[in-house]
Order: sequence, then C-alpha cells, then structure tokens
Amino acid sequence: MGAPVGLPSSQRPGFRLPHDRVLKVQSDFEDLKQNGERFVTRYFIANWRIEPQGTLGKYAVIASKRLGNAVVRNRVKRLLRETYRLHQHEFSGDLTLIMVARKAMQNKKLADVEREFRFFLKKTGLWVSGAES
RNA sequence: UUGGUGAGGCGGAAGGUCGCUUCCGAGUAAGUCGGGAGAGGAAAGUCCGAACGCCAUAGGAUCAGAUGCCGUUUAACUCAUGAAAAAUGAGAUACAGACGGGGAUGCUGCUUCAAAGCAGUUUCACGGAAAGUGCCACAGAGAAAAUACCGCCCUGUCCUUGUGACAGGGUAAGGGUGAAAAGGUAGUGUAAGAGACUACCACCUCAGGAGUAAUCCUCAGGGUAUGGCAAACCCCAUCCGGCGCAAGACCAAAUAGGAAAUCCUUUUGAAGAGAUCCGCUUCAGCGUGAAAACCGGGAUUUCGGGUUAGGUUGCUUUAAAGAGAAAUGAUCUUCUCUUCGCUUUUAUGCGAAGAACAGAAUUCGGCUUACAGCCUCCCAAAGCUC
RNA sequence: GCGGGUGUAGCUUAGUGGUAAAGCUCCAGCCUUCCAAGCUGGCCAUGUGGGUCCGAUUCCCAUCACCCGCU
Repeated sequence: MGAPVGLPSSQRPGFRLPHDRVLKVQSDFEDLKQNGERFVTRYFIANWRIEPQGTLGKYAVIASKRLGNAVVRNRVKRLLRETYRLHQHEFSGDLTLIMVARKAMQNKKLADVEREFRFFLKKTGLWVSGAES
C-alpha cells in the first residue's frame, strides 16, 4: 500500500494535488447535489459527475460540525484528501467529486479509508486503472 | 521509598518515502529542480480589559451602567538610539491580575471564673444601616421609638388562713420562642428590679502620638442613643459616547436612478434654402392661433451615494507561520515511556495495545476551563535503613 | 471574529426569598369476562460549584451544556 518506491521521479505517475484542484464555487455544490450521482458508504457520502473530456477533475471534502471538534474534523478531512491523492490515477481524471464525511470515520486509519474508497470505486464502476493492487 | 497537598517546568526523539502553504534562487515562461520557514500552554471559552480603526462630539447637568480598605508593580503601544521587525533605554495606561500590608470573619490550640487575649489557619464584591422607604416567613407575649405569656415584688379585697384566689400597680434580673429579644460580666443598690450607680470590656466624641496610607496605640470626656439586610430600593465617591478587522482605507467594472453644467431638439409633424434664431416656402393634419421662457426629450462631462461572497490593503515584516472556506499532513522503521499477557528464581526477553487535552485568523495582558505521562522544589504522613 | 438567549419530574410548561405546582407518561390498586376509558394512591426534578442571607428555583459571581443572530 502507498506510493510506489524505487522508480525515478520522471517515470512514476505524479501524486501531486495542488490547492487549486479544490472545488469552491457555491453553485457547483448545489448543482452536484441536485443533478449528480450519489453513493453512500460507511465512512463517507459521495456526490460526483463525469465532466467533458480533457477538463481537470476537481474535488471537495466536507466535514460538518456534528462530527467533532476542530482536531477531529481536520483529521477526517486530511484522511479523505490523502485517499483521493493516492488513488487519483485509478479512476478517470475528469471527475468532479464531493466527499462528505460520516460519523463512523472518527479514529480511523488511512488503510481503512482506502479500503472503503476502493469499494466505492468498484461498486460504482468508476474503477479504470486496475493495474495496482 | 511510597502515595498525597501546593508551586513551577516539559508536553515524545531521530530517520526514509509521498504530499500541502509560503519565501528566496535557477529557468524566456510553464512544468520542474535546489534551499529556508511552517500551531499552543492552553492557540479553546470569549469572562474582563487595552491597543488600533471609523462615526459622533462647544461646555455643563440629568437618566442609565460599572466600580468601591491601603500601597507598590506588570503588556502590546508611543518615543529615542539603531540598517532593523532584533536589542537597549525612556514614557504611559488597564483588568475580577501579581506581591505586600490593614481590617473583619469562622475553625483549632493555649491562657482565663468569665468577658476576652495570644498563636496558627480558612474565607471576604471590604464605602454608607444615628438621610429616607421597604422586608424580617414559621414560632413567640413581643420583630424595632417593642413587649407583661410564665414568673418576681408591693398594695387592697375575700375566706377555705394557703406564701390561696381576684383586682390595681411596679419590674426586662430569670424561664420559654426564634437566625436575631434593645450593651456584656461582676458588684452596689432596691419591695423586686433597672446604666439608677461603680469597675473592667464594648460603643461614640475630642486631643496627642506612630505609619506614605488603610489603620493602630495612648489620654480625657460622654452615658447606651446605634438590631439585621444595601449580591432590596437607595445615598455618597470615582469612572463612563457608540460600534467593532464581518472595524476601516483604496481601486475596478457593470447596472438602474439622482443633482449640476454645456450643447442639441421642440411650439401639430415632416422637408427645403440658411452659420443660428425669428421669419419664409412646400406637403400632411387641425374650428383658428403669435412670441419668449420653463417643463419635457436626447447627448457629453462632472459630482455624490447604493449594490456586487469583486480585487488590493488593513495583515503579519528585509531576519518571513498565515488570508484560501482556510496549509502546517499521511505512512513506515528504530529508540523512549506506560499498561496487559507469556516465559524466567530474579534480572531480562518476546508479543499486543497505547502515548493526553487540543488546531493560529488584527495585536497584547489577565482570568477561567480541559489535560496521559514525566521532572524539580516545599510541606506534613507512613514504612524501611543508619 | 462579534453579539444575544435558555437550563425546573421521562416530556411540555408554572412558580412574590419561607414545605417546588399542574397536565401527559410510568408503577400499584379498584372497576371490567378481558382491553380501553374512568376512580384512588404512589415514584421521579431546580445543569454544576461558590457567595450574600436566619433561610436561595428566585439575588450575585464563576463554570458547563445547548440554541439563535450578524456574513
């Protein structure tokens, strides 16, 4: 699990996830909630939409105040962001995705979230690459 | 040594891989590469203040609000030196802060016949109850210029001659009620009693002394007048304009409307000559109809205000954490610590789990709350050893 | 970041400083063949910690939890 080690930096796929990939516009959130697809797992709720070919996919992570205090919310958001970053080559890139954290995600490790994210990709047919295991 | 109270401090360490924000450098630019920096003691709660900013504001008073023993002291901030935000020096202000002192209060111990005194310690939002109003349930005779229930004493009457009953009067020493009963204790005095009188204490007033002050001490006099509650209304003294970085400043574009100035147009409308107006000609229209100005319409410019999750700034500095719904992370290895299980005589070894509370948003000080574990100091206790 | 409000029985609400009230709920009994309804009785509370006071749900302070507004 994790990033592939041993390859030169020019050959392995990039795992960067700069800050401008974050979805910010309010109307996009409402549009996705109205018209997008929806899938619920144990740890998070996913809203997504396939964008036209060539556009760079965006993402957003939501942790509501009911989840816990600021430390818990930051931890949950970081785990979801890390999961998206490490698995961003396993589905088509032109995907706008919103992940809403659920209460069961408190005190979980990265491996648990990764397993759930993989389950979500396979179940909804978004799993493209399949090269890694 | 153990567990405990109080005070202070620390808040896991090193490395690998993949990432995020920002700065510097390389690079035409992008991608990229190298280097630097990147949460706390409480960043939290927002309880109390201050800086800073805008608006308002002659001066005074009232209302409302806050504070309330005394002294000393402390931040951002401002000024000076300085290349400088660093550092040093100076100045100034604040809190329910810190330190020290005074007073009151409860508890314990000792002394004392007692009142009280001394020592230790707890607590205190600690101006005024002899300016006024109000309240003090229940109980109790009486709860504030008070009161005669049981009692005590005197006088009178009666007869059952008992220290009896009734009537009148005196009396706050005793009993009882209550949180609290109108100075306390001892004595004189008296029919019984009473600050009625005396001594000491307490209270009040004046004078002197000590102390920066709060306050304390001493002397003299007064003679009980002054119950408690102001975290009840209130009185006195002091302070006090409001809103808050979502404050505010600058800039930009679009949109609708406002004001001013200039120009054009119009006298039913259109066309023509003419620099323009008046006027004229032609056509259409109207019962007839002239001139000037205003109003109206249009264009340009300027001004001022509003709206927009607009931008920059305020703002985080040249020695840099930081402005975006908000980064400071994820994971692995080793070490450290704690707990549990197994093994071992023990030491130890192996395995597993865990390592708190908690995340900067203009800045600063204080307070409060949360916090696994560890370290240091002080205090008292228990056990062991010398 | 700033401002405001509320905590009383299991729930919804009362309550002048002096024994904390009502309705629904729950439990037991009566009534009924049984249930429901009805009647009788009972259980259960001032968020927490201090202070003022003889005495606090009430007054004051601190704290905790929850709710709302400003954009």
